[in-house]
Amino acid sequence: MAADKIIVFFDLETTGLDTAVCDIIQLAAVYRGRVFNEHTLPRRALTTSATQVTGFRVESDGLWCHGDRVMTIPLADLLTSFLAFLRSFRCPVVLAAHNAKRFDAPVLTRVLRQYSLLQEFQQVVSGFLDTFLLSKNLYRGLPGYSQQFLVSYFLGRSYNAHNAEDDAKMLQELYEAWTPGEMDVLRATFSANSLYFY
DNA sequence: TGCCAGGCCCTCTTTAGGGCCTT
Repeated sequence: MAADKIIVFFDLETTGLDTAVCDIIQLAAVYRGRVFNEHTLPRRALTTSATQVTGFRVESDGLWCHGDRVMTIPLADLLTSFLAFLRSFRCPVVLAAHNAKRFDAPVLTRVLRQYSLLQEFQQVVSGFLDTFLLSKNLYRGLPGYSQQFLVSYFLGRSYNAHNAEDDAKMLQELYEAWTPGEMDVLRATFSANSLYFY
């Protein structure tokens, strides 16, 4: 990966942990001061644990989060808007997320494929960077590698975890604090073309 | 009733199993 590669940090909030079937509720991405943040109404019910963790709830009149009404857009519009956001950079970019390999990347690419947008996505995204793998490679022997723990450990801060925008912003701050070498980043990066599809 | 995610990583391993990370 070139040292000047643009790394866009992103996060998903979904209806559950099963990457084969869960629906996206929120997609947020940040690059320096630029922010993408959209919500969509899921078709699938949230699992009990997802409701507890994220605070999202679907009612007859729409999406709510911790008692606040949340504006939503159709999933197709969310995806095309996200592609337009990515296209606004010097493409292709790298998309970074915590546990991207096992969660965010499989979910995102599955949904993009369902909307026949995967090929377009692969034109603007060269690969995924998994900051969970990166942190384990960089710092052996830590008592944990969850994003909340890492933020507390390296930045000395607590934050609003499970809000995708806050998670993406915190991940960017973590990465900037780590200043990993090019080889470290390469070891934790995988191609957008190498993902398994459902 | 019984099911309930799944794959990488580590080690008390390899003829295996449990912890971790994401929602």
